[in-house]
Amino acid sequence: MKLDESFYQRTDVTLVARELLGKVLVTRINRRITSGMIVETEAYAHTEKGCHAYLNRMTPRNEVMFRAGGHTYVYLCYGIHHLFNVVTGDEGTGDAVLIRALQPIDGIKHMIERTGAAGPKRITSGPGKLTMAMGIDRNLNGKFLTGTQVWIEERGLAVPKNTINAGPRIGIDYAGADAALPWRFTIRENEWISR
DNA sequence: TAGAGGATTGAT
DNA sequence: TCAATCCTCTAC
Repeated sequence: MKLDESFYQRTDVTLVARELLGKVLVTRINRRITSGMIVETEAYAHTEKGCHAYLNRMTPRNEVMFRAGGHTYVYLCYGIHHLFNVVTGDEGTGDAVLIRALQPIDGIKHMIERTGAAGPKRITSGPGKLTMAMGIDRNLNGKFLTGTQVWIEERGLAVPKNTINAGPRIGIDYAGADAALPWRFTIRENEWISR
């Protein structure tokens, strides 16, 4: 069953990031369904330097971060990789959760075809890789997660609290002290998380 | 309008 | 450790 807007529109972005673990991200693109369980996330709040919306800075790129929770925020990183985020909080907030890794479930055949990988192993174990496998690009930027192209489901996959690890986020050294915030969440010992 | 740099990845 | 690769933002 699809998560509705009330799940995303809570004020604590780190809580949403934690609770997204074990949920299932689904895309339906050109009639092809692919899905995977979320096993790694990172929280980004407008109050800290790692976030594109720090100091409420709004640009054409991050404009959708300020929309109501439940929108998607997809952007191109390093000119090569699309990164997929879920906007959280009320309209005007500027918080989001980066989806960093999935455990493939449905449409693995399509994922292999899209990525040119030899097999499913580590095919979605990183933020740039999972978007390629799921067929996500900037055409999906600004979509709402209750729509028909991309959404997140609750499938009753249990993730006990004591199996969740929290640590510093990846690749944001420029954020100074905020880079040390333990806002990266992973399912412990899951083989599908990023390096 | 030019220049610098990035929420990554895979090969060396 | 380093290059690929191009869009975005800032400064002039």
